[in-house]
Amino acid sequence: MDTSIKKKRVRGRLSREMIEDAAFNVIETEGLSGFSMRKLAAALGCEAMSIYHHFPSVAHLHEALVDRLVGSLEMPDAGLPWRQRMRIAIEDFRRIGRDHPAYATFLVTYRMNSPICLAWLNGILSLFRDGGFDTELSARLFRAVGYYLMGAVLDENAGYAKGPSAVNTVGDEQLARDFPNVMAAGRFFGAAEFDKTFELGLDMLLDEMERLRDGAGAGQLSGKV
Amino acid sequence: MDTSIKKKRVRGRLSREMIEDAAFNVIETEGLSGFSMRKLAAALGCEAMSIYHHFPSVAHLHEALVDRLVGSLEMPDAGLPWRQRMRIAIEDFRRIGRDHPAYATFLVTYRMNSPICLAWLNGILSLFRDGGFDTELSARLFRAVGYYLMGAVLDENAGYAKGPSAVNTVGDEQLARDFPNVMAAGRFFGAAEFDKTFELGLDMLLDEMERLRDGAGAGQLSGKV
DNA sequence: AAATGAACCTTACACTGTAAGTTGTCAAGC
DNA sequence: GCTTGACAACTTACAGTGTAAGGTTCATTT
Repeated sequence: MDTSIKKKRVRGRLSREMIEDAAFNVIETEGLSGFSMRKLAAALGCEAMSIYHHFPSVAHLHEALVDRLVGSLEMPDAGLPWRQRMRIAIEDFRRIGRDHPAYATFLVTYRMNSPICLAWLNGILSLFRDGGFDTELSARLFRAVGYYLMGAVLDENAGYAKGPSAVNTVGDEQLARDFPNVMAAGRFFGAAEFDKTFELGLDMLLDEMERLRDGAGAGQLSGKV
Repeated sequence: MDTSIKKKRVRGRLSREMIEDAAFNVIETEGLSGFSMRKLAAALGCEAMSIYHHFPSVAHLHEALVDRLVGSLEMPDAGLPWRQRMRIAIEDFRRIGRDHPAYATFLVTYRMNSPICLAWLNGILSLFRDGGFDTELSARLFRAVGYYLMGAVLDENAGYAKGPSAVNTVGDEQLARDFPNVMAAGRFFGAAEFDKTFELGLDMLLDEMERLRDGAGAGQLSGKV
């Protein structure tokens, strides 16, 4: 005799959106590596295989998650000054990383080939073009700035400040003795310093881009930091 | 009756170094996600659990791998001009990524807290100090340049040029129609363009650092690209 | 009322890292 | 030469993973 309480099976209870919501939740509570279809199912109150009716594989689910994050990005108002537009677009991406810290590693590792991601890339490249750069320089500057942005998102959400991932860690006294520069710099590596550090690097790149566009005008960075 | 051929069990046949070598091999041939203790054991001609005698867990093994890569880095000759020293140190790290492309994702994701990694970080921070920056600016510039470097290593080894990771990919005709900027820029995203793009961004950052140090001198980037 | 098909569940398989226990082999001491 | 002990490698087993295959239930359409 089956004494177990039968879960009421309701058709159409699940939806892609619900599953995505729950997936973000599980990822942020369990961590990216702690995420699994079974845990996701548990969070949804269903069986793992039920999810496969809505997403044919975890890869498809992940793509949907990335698409939702990237799809939420809007291009900055074209009426604003170029530097401000560029800054806003960059900070917007950085923000979706901060909003989903556990997912950030996946986000920056993901190769953006879906239509939604390509649309965003296309818009950003257009923004570079608006800066007055030709195709080649737009592409290279996009890449260079993108490197900086991706590295920052990675570090800010999964980096040094999140604690050690090493197995053989080093205590504070050894740190002070053997690695004094790391010890001293550590004060500026914490989460409270992310914004200021990011702004410094971003301003450096923005300054250089404006300089490149204006044909290497006089230095403009004096006394800024 | 056991008709299987008995593998000769030899004491001391395995060593940490052998295992690390094989691990790099398996990772580069099978990919980072295709790596497993069982495949590593198969490559070594032993059983999975034998590896645990030398490394208590995969985490320990990974730490050893990162340590070996980072530990192979030497600080550039202190007699060279500062800009050249910085460039060499950065390119050296970039090179270990290129030498182990499948491992690059792990490398940039790894939080460097082992003594060997801390020693390297300490040396790099010292290099920034040698540039004439105080503790705070050294720390922030180290981070900013590090962001750029990590993002580059990530893209160059696991990024767009490595093909789609998306499930819903976009064909060339749709790319040309709907995402013309991506299409046009794609020509500069290939592996053959990595060096030139990386140099552009690196020069931008180095220029800005020298400008910061020299108190915003005259522009020097004119006509460089 | 019967048929259809979507939505969900059950079971099963090959894979993972690794804890626990066993066996084979070599070196040292007698 | 024999015994002993330690160590290195192996065997087994378990809980976890993604997901293929097939079964069940139920709202909708006819």
